[in-house]
Amino acid sequence: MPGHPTGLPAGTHGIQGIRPLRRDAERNRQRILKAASEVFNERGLEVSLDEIARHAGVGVGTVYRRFRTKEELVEALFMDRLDTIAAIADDALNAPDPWGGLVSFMERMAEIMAGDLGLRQILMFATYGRDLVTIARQRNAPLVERLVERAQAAGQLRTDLRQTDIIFIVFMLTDATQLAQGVNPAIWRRYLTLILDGMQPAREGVTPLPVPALLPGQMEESMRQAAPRRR
Amino acid sequence: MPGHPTGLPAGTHGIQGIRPLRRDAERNRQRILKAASEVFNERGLEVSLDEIARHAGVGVGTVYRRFRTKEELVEALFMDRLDTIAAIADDALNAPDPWGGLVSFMERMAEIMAGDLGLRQILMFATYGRDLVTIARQRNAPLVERLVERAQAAGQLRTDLRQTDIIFIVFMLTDATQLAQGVNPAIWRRYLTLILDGMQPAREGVTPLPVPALLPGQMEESMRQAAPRRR
Amino acid sequence: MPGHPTGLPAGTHGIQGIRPLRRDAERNRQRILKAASEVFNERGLEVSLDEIARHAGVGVGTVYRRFRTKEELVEALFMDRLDTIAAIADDALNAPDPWGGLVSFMERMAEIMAGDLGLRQILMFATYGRDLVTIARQRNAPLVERLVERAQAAGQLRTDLRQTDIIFIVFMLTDATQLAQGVNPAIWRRYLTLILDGMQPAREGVTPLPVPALLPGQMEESMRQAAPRRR
Amino acid sequence: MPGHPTGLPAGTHGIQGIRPLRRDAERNRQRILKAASEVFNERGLEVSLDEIARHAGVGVGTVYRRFRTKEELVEALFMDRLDTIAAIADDALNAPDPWGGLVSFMERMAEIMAGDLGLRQILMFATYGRDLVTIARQRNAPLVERLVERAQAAGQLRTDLRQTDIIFIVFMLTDATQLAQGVNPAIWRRYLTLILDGMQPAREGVTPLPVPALLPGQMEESMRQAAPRRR
DNA sequence: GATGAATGAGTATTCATTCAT
DNA sequence: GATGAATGAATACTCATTCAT
Repeated sequence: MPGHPTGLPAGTHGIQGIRPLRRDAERNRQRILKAASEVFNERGLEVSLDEIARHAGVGVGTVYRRFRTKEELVEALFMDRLDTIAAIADDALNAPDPWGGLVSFMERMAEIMAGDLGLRQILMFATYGRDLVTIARQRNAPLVERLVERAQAAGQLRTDLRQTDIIFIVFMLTDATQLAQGVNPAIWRRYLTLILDGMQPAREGVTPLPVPALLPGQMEESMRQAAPRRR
Repeated sequence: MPGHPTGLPAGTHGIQGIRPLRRDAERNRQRILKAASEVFNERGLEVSLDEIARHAGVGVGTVYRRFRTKEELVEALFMDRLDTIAAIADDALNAPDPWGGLVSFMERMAEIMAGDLGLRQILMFATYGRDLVTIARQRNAPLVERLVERAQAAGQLRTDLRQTDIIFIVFMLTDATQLAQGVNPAIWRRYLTLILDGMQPAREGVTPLPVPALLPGQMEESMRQAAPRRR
Repeated sequence: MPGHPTGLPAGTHGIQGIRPLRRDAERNRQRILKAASEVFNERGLEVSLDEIARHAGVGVGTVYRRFRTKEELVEALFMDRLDTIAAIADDALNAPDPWGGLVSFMERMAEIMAGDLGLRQILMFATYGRDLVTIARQRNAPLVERLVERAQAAGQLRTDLRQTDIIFIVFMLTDATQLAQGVNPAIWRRYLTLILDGMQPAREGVTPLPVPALLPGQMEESMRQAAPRRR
Repeated sequence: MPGHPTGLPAGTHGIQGIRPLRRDAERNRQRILKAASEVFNERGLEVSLDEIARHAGVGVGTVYRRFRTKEELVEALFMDRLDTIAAIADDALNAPDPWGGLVSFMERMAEIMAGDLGLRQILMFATYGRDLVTIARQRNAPLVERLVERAQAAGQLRTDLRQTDIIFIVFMLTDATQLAQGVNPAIWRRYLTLILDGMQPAREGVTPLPVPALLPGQMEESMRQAAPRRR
């Protein structure tokens, strides 16, 4: 089934069990995920599960029946996105033009992250789901690496850029959006344009990049350090 | 008056009262600010005031005598930075080369923000100090505006960049750092390089910027919307 | 009907209804009782009914269909023991030697209580099943009374001991075990030996018992007072 | 100051800090300890701190200011008793008659434990304060050991009794009380009488004790095993 | 009848803020 | 003025019990 990388029906992969939930349970599970997504995206991961439950129109107990801890809920949400992200990378690798593929990857990534405070908090602060972010990284890093290499081989991308740079750039772009949410949610496109310009292969007058890129292993290490304690 | 851009004695501007504090009170105020700066920077704005008080070697009561709420303390800290920022902008305006001035502004801004988790939390999430960011903007916007205009007048900067873009770019750069803290704290320099490249005045093959820049007023408006509630 | 002292089919006496359950229902009832017994004995009465249900391989709903509340389940378990206890008393009464009968009653009682945390919690803390302990008393008191009188009539037991004392002594013995569980589960035998020695009929130098024994009615009254509230 | 073994003013030893509390704080500390003592004794250690706070007439926050966790509160209460217990053992060792000393130790121990459900729960279940119970044991065991040896040397106590037996016997006695609380709180005196009789040095017709006593080390080991999980 | 989903009051604990000393 | 004690609402999580499937 192209387009759904895990090949499993939604809501049944990852941490949750194997067999499908009862219809009513699945309905509530979806309501909770939807509510959590909305509330987290709008107000960040600090909102209480009581509030999420209220937003979903269920009792807290129900939330805890589906997700053993707050972390598990956050991770479930994140898993959903992971599939999307993997699909985006796949599509980009299948694009006929390497540069076009890379650009489309960055654009679509920025698009899904731009509106999503919760997702960015997970990725940047790793308050929850640290392990999952690591998994995500390991899953996607090779895909992005190939995107980069393909474009470099085609002479369309400066050779001193690395896979970790692409990730950072997407993060940077979507954080700008954070500030501009509700006024101009696509403001990141301005800066993507600037950056794409700077990503062109070396030509007259281009400054070499001053500090080395992060190695993939360093990225994980730094996440591990950065995560703040939770209550 | 070189060195003190606001023209007021330290610790007496902004929200705090008008007349100078007694000597010992002022000493405590400084100790608290120093402690708050250290602790916030390292562990973020979530740390409790009890902890800040302990770190400062005073009682919580004293903290509350100097700062009516946690928010006020956070804002006071931010005001301190504002002076620094204003000084940076002043220096940049006095640079002989307009482009050099602009670049130095961006670099020095990124430098002070890169290591400062607390400051970035204020600026990006506006959990506290929403009003102050507005004040900051109003105070610094004209300076940055002049930096931009000067560079454009000298033919050194694309004409479709605006003052708000400069601010966004600095934010973007330092958030990348967030992730890489402790591994490569100057990683932002890579991306500044790329971006500066893209900021060159229009030439063959440059893509026009796709969406309009934020107007200064829109920036304030968006902050007002974005701020999450606090406890 | 030898071996079943109440003269009723299993699982149908006491609080539960009068008519026998359907075969499968009865099977589930037994599975639940078995699971509850195991889990309570090992970990005390605090374990949740969810856990008991899981251990029994049924849903919680089924537990609640068979037992209206957690208390009722606990009580049913206790009733099961009551049959055993009644049988022990019967056997003791049929022993040829009155003293031997009494001693064997105390030993066998201590044996079944020693390993059973749940049962002791019921009897000592009466968190659950207060009424049942009353029932138990009423049922067994006359049997124990006869055991005592028989031994006293034979001149084998001091005359100032009463039926309630025998009960207390058994309780005392098995609580010592609580502490020594897993190291020396039969430690109570040491103290039973001491006590049996003191239970000999009056002879030179024996101290009279200082406070009156509890009357049977007082025992019930005191349980009623002692029981703590539950969730 | 004879009679206060630690030589520190009440409420200042152990886990709490060194310097005396402010007067109001100390007053509240005492109120909380008193309330906790009353409520725990009456209803066991399961009562919530909210309830204790209500009973003490303070907010929960105040309880948590004085005692960092529920466990710490329970332990503080227990520490108070420890002093008393040590004093009892001291007194008993100073008694002119070895047997009289031993008996008085057992009586006074039973007296303070008899009315105190909370204390017994700590000692028997070690739900909280397990480490403290170990400390208590280590502190008191040698004293009790000397009591036993003194009485045996004087030919007043059977030689197969050990220090751990004395402890067990006190526990046994006071658990009987649990059941009879409110009706006849001194019922344990009946059974102490019986047992003291059995503790006399060997004479005609005395049965040897059937299983070995616990070694001191085994007592600790078994406590460590027995402790139930807390929420 | 059986299942397990849903509920919400209850638990230990934290923290911004107020107030007595 | 400074101190730190007191407050209570809020948070993540549990569990006896009810109810839809």
